[in-house]
Amino acid sequence: MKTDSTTEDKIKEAAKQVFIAKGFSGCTSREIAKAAGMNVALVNYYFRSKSALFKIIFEAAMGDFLLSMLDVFNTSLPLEDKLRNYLDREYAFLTKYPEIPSFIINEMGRKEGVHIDNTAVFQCIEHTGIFEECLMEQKAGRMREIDITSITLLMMSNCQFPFMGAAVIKQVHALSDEQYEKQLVQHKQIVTDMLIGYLFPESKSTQITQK
Amino acid sequence: MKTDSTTEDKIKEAAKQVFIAKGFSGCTSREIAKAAGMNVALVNYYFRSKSALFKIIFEAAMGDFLLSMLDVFNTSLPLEDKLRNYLDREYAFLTKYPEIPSFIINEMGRKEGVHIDNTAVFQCIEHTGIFEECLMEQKAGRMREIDITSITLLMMSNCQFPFMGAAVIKQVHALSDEQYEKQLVQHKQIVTDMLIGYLFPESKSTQITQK
DNA sequence: AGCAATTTTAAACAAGCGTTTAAAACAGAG
DNA sequence: CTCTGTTTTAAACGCTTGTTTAAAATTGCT
Repeated sequence: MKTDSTTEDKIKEAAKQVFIAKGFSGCTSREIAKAAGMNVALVNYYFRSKSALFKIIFEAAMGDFLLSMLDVFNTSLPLEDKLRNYLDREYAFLTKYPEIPSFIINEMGRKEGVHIDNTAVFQCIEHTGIFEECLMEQKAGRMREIDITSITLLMMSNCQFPFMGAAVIKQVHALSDEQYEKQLVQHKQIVTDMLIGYLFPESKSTQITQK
Repeated sequence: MKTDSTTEDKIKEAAKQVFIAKGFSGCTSREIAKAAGMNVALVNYYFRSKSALFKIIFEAAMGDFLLSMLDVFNTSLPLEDKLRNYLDREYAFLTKYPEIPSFIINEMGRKEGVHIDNTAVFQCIEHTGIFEECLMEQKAGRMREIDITSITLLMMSNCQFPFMGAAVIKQVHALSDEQYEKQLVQHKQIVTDMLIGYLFPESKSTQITQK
């Protein structure tokens, strides 16, 4: 740990850790302060309130979460390769920060949650032109003609659920943390094969994807 | 609403609604009491504490959640039909109770959550022999040879995520509640085609699944 | 009716919450 | 060192939390 970071950064780092692990209503201001090694009042000195701090942490997590997505979509690779890269990057990101999808989805789902305007964030995705690219590939007969929303659902489901539902799966199949980690590595390959095979039925590389 | 239900049942029903919508730490005892139309003390008169009540609600939700799964697996249909039935039943269940997977997964994931022993519940799944059946089909060459855990992951990911992540998807694609509901109907079909096609590559009915 | 047990309520409890206050510790400039 | 503004702290604020108490209302029984 770097100890030369500013007080403000130390609070943000502690808040990130605690908020993501426990959610907004699952933790207290004092808990965050203690994790940062300081007084409660200092947290409110730098950030006005628990809600204000949460908003900052949430938006940062959202940003991190979409970053890898964006710079894959902004490359000029063929769509099928973009999809492979996306799956690669997403699994790498989620292996590093496995709690983020749960965090985002929960806090977005809560009716009385801290309200945050995400429209700008999501417009970034649309702005990459990835959706239009799919439509073009579909019209050209190279991609299966299914709804764009369903494509998003397929991608997100098969990337994020294995991390969100880790606790359940580990219990169902009596797996240790290390075993599940290995499982995820091979599951990424399965998901890639399945999705590529389904979305690009004619693709020559459907069956022979290797690690 | 039936008004002739007992006080105990009224509390349980209110608690179910509130706990599932907001989570354990996202709501208060008084909130549950008010939802049931009564005093706080009465909640603790019937159930000893908030935690004890939560435990009951959680285990009931867990039971409901696994019920449809179990009696599909306990039929004597061919595996591929079981899988189709499972997807059908699971989407029907989740359409009715869309918040349950988030609820279960969150509360299981929280480190400091109310501790509950689920081993018995999960042994029920194993006891149906569904896993052995998969292994037999794989040995017979009728099913793709992938890990049982990955099969579970594929099924759960593609069933549960579309409901858990509804808020995110709706925002990304700017969909109304009704639009997303329709989306889910057609997504179920896509998921069925994709999973059957992937898991049973030789199946004659891969491409012609109808509603 | 009257009595005992059960059910419901209002009120209070200590503990913890988010937030604020006012004073202490610290820093840099003169 | 002194004076300034900034950073940090301890303590307190009012409020809500989960839980308990003790009295009131209700029920069932004889």
